Amino acid sequence: MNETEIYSTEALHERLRAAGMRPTRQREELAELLFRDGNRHVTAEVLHREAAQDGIQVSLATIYNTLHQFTEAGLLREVVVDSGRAYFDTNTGPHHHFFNIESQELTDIPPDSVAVGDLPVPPAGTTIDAVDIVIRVAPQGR
Amino acid sequence: MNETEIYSTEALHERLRAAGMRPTRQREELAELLFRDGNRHVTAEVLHREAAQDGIQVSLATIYNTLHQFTEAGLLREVVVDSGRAYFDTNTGPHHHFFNIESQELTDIPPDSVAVGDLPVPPAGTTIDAVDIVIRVAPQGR
DNA sequence: ATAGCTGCAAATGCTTTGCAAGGCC
DNA sequence: GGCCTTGCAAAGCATTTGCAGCTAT
Repeated sequence: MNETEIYSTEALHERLRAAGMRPTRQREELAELLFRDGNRHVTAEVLHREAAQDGIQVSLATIYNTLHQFTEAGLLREVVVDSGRAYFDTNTGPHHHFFNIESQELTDIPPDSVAVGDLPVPPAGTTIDAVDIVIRVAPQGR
Repeated sequence: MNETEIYSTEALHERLRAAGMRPTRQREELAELLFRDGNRHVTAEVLHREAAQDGIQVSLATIYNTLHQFTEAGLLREVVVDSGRAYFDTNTGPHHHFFNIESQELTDIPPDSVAVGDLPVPPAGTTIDAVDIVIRVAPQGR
């Protein structure tokens, strides 16, 4: 299965059904927007505005519902970099992020360019669920 | 300078002044609360409730102001682990965190128990400001 | 005295929810 | 037709702000 297949309209259709979601107009149009251009990082706000520009009519409430449903379905991953705003990443594979603290822009770190050695032993009674690395960057010269 | 000195009442007094802050009753009482018991991780809510229990009268607005001012003064560090709530850490040295996704509890990872190898090259025109590692843990067996 | 703080309440920003109307199977 | 979805508006949180009154220097 290659990238194109994974994100093709039909494949998305299938993934929505598999997740028990009805392939509605809003969900399909948003999926198209999210996945057609490769890896993306969006906030609800941004996706809403972008949809509007593309002539897609969706309410902000539906954007939020959809982002969360896609996340549960494994189509998206939520990235926590800002206390106050939720970011969603179309790249669901294991990887980490750069976050530009001035432009608030989130980008992927090329896999394997950060090596985490041994992981620490988690607190008693717990197991590791995820390892998130965020490298905060700032424009040069301040 | 040892731990006790760093966090002694007098030393805090000095650090407040050095940061251009007046040593007011609220600030000194909150500093005491924050630093007397070693490393702590608090949210504004929690600190407010705790202050109330200790008979310290402070408004939530002042808690927020104080947390941010202490952060700017280098007495605290903000830790982003949750989009929706800000955590503050009294340990300002370089280290990383465990975050229990069920209890929402934040704890330090012993320094040196996570080794990050080479850091990736940041995006063009930017420099690395901070590297944050959050290991999300869950209670065993789910 | 005066510049800086504090507290309240109102405002803000992001996100969620309740519920009526509409769409998919 | 029945159940799931959507959209709107209202509600909900965490956080910030405006401003009058108080306080440290």
